[in-house]
Amino acid sequence: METKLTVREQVVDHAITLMMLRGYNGFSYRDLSELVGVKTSSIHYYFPSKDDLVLEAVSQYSDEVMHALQAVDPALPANEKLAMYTRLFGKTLGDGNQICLCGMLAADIETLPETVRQAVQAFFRANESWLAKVLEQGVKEGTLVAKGKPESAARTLFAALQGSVLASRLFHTKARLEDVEATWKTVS
Amino acid sequence: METKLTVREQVVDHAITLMMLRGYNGFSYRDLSELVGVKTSSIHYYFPSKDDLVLEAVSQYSDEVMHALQAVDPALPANEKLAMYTRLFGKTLGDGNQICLCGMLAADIETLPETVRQAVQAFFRANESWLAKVLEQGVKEGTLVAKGKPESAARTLFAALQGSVLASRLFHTKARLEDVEATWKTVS
DNA sequence: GTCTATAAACGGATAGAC
DNA sequence: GTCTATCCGTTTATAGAC
Repeated sequence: METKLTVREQVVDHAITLMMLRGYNGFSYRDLSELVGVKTSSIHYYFPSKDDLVLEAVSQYSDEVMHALQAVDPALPANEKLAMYTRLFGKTLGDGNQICLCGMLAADIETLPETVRQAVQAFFRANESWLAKVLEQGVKEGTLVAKGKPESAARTLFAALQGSVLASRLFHTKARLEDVEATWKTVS
Repeated sequence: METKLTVREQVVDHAITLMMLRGYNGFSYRDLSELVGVKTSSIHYYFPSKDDLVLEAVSQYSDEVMHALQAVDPALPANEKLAMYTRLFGKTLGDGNQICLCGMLAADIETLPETVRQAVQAFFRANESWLAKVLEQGVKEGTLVAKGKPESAARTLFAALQGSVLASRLFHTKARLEDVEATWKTVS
């Protein structure tokens, strides 16, 4: 049942993983050219400018993450939802030292066009909103702790997760991600 | 009493601010050349390779931050120490949309030599250690809340601050940094 | 759609004169 | 120390043949 990927799809996939590793200014059309096996001019056929490519990459990455979040069973207790989310966040670390694409692009944001900023902002808001609901549920259940408004706590939690993948990769350990998860769980 | 900066000092200063804005792969010797007013070959005289320059930049930046932390009055209550630390973290945001140099380099780490990784790790550890002591003091005083071991909580707090400056710059607001501070304070 | 060829600017880096 | 001059690979991007 495996479908052959088009050149266009391969380009976007590799662009995503390269950016998650080295950032926007750390990869080139030549890198993609070698990975996909076509000339750089062929990539320009699909994505005239690098900005076009990055925008498509963010769009596809966001869709993938949103789909994964929708697939989480709503009936689960909130602490288990958070555990799944944390695992999702850390999965790409083990795959190849990659961090969240939108966390990376947030670091590169001052070298990117406004359109990308808005796309990355949308990703942040969607994740924070999902986390806010989980926190709200967790407080009611007594499985999670969250001070103040759920939205505010969710922004802090999301920031902590983004910062933790950065540190986890820096130190070659996933322990820092687990520290974050433990901070929001009721049992110590 | 103002001292004239040497070319070498100007180079390092501008390298720091440029990297805090655009990252390691987002600035060039040419940028520095135009800012300082000397040719790129003159910069190579002081720093033969870009790696040499970034290493010196991290070293100087770390010294500055460590000095600022040592200047914090030990007699202050822990929540006020945290407030000062958060302000320090956010100061460069207002100055010119800059984030912590070592947070930025953590994002770029896969494109940098091992020496830089170790320097950035040292910066992380020093800050986390300082925050751990503040949290420990805060818990004793009742001014801060921290679950589990202070070291573990400090890592989460530091990650949350790093993630928050990223988000604050992305959204052009400092509110997200304040969310973090509020999460660790006892009063809601 | 993919290729060859090429443009034009940029990248880090070095040699040698002053 | 700083400059001019230069090297040489890289990068984004386009024109035009197939």
